[in-house]
Amino acid sequence: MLSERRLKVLRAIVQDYVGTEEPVGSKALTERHHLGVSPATVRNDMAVLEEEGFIAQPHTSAGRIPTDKGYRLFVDRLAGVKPLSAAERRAIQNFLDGAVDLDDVVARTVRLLAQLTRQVAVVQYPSLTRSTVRHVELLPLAPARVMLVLITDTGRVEQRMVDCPTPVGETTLADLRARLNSRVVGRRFTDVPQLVQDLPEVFEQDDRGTVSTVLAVLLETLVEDTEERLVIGGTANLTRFGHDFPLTIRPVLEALEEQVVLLKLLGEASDSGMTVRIGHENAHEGLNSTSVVAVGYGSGDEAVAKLGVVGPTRMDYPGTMGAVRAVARYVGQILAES
Amino acid sequence: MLSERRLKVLRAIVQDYVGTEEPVGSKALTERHHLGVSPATVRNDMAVLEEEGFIAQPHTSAGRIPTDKGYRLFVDRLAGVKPLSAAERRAIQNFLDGAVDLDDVVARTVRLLAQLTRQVAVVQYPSLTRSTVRHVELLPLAPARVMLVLITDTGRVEQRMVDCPTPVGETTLADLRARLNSRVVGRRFTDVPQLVQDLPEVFEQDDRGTVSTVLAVLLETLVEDTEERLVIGGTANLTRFGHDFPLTIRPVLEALEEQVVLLKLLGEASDSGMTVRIGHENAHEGLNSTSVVAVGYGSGDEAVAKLGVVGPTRMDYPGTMGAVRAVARYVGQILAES
DNA sequence: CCTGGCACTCAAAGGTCACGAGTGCCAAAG
DNA sequence: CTTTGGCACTCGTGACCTTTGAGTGCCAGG
Repeated sequence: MLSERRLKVLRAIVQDYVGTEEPVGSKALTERHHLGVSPATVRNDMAVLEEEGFIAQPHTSAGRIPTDKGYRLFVDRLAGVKPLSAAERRAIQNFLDGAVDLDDVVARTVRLLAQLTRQVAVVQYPSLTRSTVRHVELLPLAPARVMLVLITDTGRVEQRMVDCPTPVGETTLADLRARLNSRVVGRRFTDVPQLVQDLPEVFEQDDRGTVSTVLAVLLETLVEDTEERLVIGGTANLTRFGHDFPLTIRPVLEALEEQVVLLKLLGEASDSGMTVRIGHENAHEGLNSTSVVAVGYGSGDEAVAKLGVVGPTRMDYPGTMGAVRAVARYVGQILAES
Repeated sequence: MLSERRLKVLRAIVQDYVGTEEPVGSKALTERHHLGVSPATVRNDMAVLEEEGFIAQPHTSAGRIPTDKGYRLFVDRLAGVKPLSAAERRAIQNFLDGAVDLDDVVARTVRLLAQLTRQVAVVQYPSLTRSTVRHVELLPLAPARVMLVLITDTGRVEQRMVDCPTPVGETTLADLRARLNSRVVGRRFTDVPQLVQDLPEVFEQDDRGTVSTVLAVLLETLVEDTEERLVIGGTANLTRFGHDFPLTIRPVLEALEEQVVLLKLLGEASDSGMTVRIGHENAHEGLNSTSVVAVGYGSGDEAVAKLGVVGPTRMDYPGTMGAVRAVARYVGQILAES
């Protein structure tokens, strides 16, 4: 167990390092933070902190920098979440209130987050799994070809082409549409399969093949579309990382382009609270020197998707966490209203 | 007018510089390209080329590098478009054939283009202005609320919420839907306004307000949606730019995030042929040290959108142009088939 | 007009050196 | 047992110098 003062020292080191981006030594520490002790004492404390793995020196006779473990402790026990200033809150509201549709909300959110945190922002589209069906539409395009349109309560629209085994009449189609909607509108995606299970039996023998096909495509759409899209922004902020560029930035850019990686990254974040993954805690190699701050957001009480930022491990955690949380809340409000 | 040999020298300089990324001198030139003259002669030619502004030296007593003007001449008169290898063609086909819908086609195209050229790829979604209406759907959501769904021949779906001035009955809506579709299906977006102009008059007095509202939203969607989305990829390739990183890469990343800038950039490209904009020819400042190779693509004979790549002015123009053209053609084919 | 020769330039690479921030350790004081 | 001042030591950083060599411009002769 670390003494009170040693924790203070660690906190001071993290804060200074985040601010200056340079290894911090014992003397500078005692000067800038009024711990009431001498540099020598701090040196002893730092030796202990290093032994425990919370800080490290880039080379002998240089200052110390926090390790991943050090940041972890800082985030868990030493730092709070910094609330935003009034001006920042207003900025968020102004920025998001102008959004006209879901795409716009997401686009604005990602820009806002990037600006606010001066880091790379990642926003996941609201997931479909937890949303409900607002309407299903069936449009005849050719005798044996139907377009299926699915509209969700989050305002998203998905369409699929269905090739039917037999030609299908307008009336049959209208009938199917009506029955389908009466059963599934307002229901959750996850409930739909059960609700439509016996639907083919209601129809004439001739049309059952078609009905089954349509249903199959619908269910497939529901499942498949859980594969969420996401939007990233603020990549230009990567240039602030450090001076040892190409090596640092490259793998990050590559990771950011692989949606799968990012989705997994966000997915790992806990559903409710804010999650901070620091350095090597990130599974993906390219992100080993970055931290990810993510949080779920949603229209109601349940989170339907995640958003967050990716930045250097040496980031302003309290500020970043504050911004991420605030943005998530506002977006949630906006989604609830629409 | 430059002599034949001087053009040869310029071409050699461009090729060498693109290959080595280092200023090229007279001696190296005579060795690697069998021009049948001595270094001294080449030096004289280079002096002339420099005077004319086609090449420059970074500092006295260094080799020459091409200027924007030099690249321009190279592209216009000295370089052809390098056709792709059979393997590359096969790769394109394999890659694009697996696409399942429009989003997927675009996503795959951008990845493909980035891989092929090892540069940043930009793909614009097929524009709606030139496409035709496949279907218009009207869905009652609440007594005075209708959802309008527009489906285009490119497979794109747009939806809008319509708040009607008065409650609207199912039958009226069905009637409107039928009349609307019979008039506009298969027609071009640009023709739609005329075609529906007199539609309100067909309806009862009570419903005219609603009909007008719906039509207004429809027309708005048609116009507004000319504001095309675009997708970019391969930003990690920016790290290959040079060693003087942050300065070069930052403004480019910023420019890439501003969709407006990019749209204008692509928009400037001529409609039919391939366009190459070199360095300062690009209006946007951040792109002053990059070149943009863009070309229109489309399902039929008409181009419906553009795609291209952004890379350093020092790029392999023939290869890049070949790749861009080939990809555009294949994408066009795919769109035509679906 | 082409060529070989020659003196000149200048960025890049390597080497040396002094500086100083920062450390670890120790012995004495609290 | 903790804190403190003192002190020798380490080592990266930056300033300054020299060397090297690719590349140039110019000129006189073919």
